[in-house]
Amino acid sequence: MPTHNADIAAIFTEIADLLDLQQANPFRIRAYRNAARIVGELGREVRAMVERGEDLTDLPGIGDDLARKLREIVDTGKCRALDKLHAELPPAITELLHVPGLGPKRVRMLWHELDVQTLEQLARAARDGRIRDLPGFGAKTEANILQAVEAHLSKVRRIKLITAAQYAESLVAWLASASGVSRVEVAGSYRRCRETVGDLDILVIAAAGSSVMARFIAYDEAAEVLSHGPTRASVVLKCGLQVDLRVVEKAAYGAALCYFTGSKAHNIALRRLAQEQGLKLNEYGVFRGRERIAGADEESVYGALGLPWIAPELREDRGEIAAARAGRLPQLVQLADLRGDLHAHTTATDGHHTLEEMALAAKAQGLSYLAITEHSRRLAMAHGLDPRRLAEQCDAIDRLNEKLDGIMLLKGIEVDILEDGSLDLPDASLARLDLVIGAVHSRFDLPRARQTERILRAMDNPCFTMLAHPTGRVIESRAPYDVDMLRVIRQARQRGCFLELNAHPERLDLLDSHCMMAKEEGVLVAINSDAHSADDFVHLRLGIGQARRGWLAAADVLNARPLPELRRLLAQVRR
DNA sequence: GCCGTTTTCGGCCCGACTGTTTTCAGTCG
Repeated sequence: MPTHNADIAAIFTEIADLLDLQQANPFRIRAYRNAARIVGELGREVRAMVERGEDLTDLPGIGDDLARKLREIVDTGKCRALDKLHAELPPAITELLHVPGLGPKRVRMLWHELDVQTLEQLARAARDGRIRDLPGFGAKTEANILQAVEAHLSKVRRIKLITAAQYAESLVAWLASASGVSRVEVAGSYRRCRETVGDLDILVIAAAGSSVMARFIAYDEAAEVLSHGPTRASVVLKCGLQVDLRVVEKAAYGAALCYFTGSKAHNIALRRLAQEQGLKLNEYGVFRGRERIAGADEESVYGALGLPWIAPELREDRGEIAAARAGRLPQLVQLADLRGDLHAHTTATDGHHTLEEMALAAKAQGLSYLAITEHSRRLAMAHGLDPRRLAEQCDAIDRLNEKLDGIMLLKGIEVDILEDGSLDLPDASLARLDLVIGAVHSRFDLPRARQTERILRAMDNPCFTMLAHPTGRVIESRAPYDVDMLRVIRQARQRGCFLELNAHPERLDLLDSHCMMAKEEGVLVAINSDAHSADDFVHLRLGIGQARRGWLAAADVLNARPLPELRRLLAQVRR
């Protein structure tokens, strides 16, 4: 059973939880949590790094001890430190820590005083009224625990960014109409453009006496008010999404926005930086002694710490602060940089609009070229094209291009990569096209080595131009297939071909960490809508967010190039 | 357990809200 980064991260998180219950040194606990995050978000497999003999202490937050544990986990699939903790603590007790309202102290108390070790035992103890008499607990806490443990069993997971946007936009409009409100902004992971969000964090500037807080907890969609004070409140919407509101004065807005945008790790790093300079950073500003020296906007906050402003998408404590200090922040790609879109479907297969409708919609979106890339015949469900129908579509595109103005259609295909790595259409058909996008749509379950070989072989085809949705994952519903992305990216560099960042809200594939890897290896990424209807070009915005999270600049993006240069690059791929 | 243009030891982010208290611990973000 090969060990993946997610497995390692889970082991470190469990160690941290168990140490928490033992009331170990909080900084030691943090070191494990930090390492879990670093490994979990790493683009490369730790296993591969171990096999190559790379120095794991080069990773941030990994020292000699954790490097040794990483090697142990990769080599044996186990971690003796964790086994030791398991021998000392009840097996399922960490699940109690995940009940909202319960932290290590309370779980410890419940365990020692009532022998509560599982969620079921916790619920029973609460129903029996045994919890209220514990020191530090009470009837209210007992009721909250019971409610939390019952809700916990049906807890909503993180939701997709595009879904969160729908809830966020109506809530923002509702709050903006409260008296005394001059600004409303969604912060948190939403603002950082994470592909999923766990809750919404909303920041408001309001005058004293504003009705915004009352309006917030009276929101139609709010099912439950978790807490509310004068400056912050939390509610749970009917859909299960938690929303946190923070109200601040204008002079603190930038500091509060920074604080509320996170990530937590980024905030901690910033505050440490402030501390080193004899300053204090909190959500009200940057302070020297009692004097506030910055806080009204984010630029002033970063500036006071000697840094240029850092884009929210970069704020993950993945080197952005060091890059900012060194003046090496990337000039991140923006939506306006995109000149075209290289992946779209029409009614010829599973799309909903015709060639012309798609072309005009792309033009209306400000694009100057659009590649039509239908599915190939293997994808029968989508009415994939065979050589004859592909040739007919090429003719239709040629005819349409003669009358189109301000938008150029390119001839392409999203050809299936078959299980053996061959392509689903003959080379003779592919040779006529401007670009050939290869995609895996079957056998997601192949073992890593075979999946990787399959894709590498497909890329070897002289007609191959670009790998579509490279990991195949569907957010929160289908895990990525197991593939050695570093090898794929290096093969792309050697071949001179490209990777897609599929901007469909369900996909957002490349992952951000793979974007970083592609950039590092010098492989251009195409941010494509995979539009199946004329409305889908708006999804490019999500792809831009993901690309920015992956540190991509316009220069790293294939379809930020004007058409003549794009044509030159596409021609170069052909051998 | 990590880390170092002050340090290889002694630091390690900061504040709001709740509930149980009677001044604060625990939890959360």
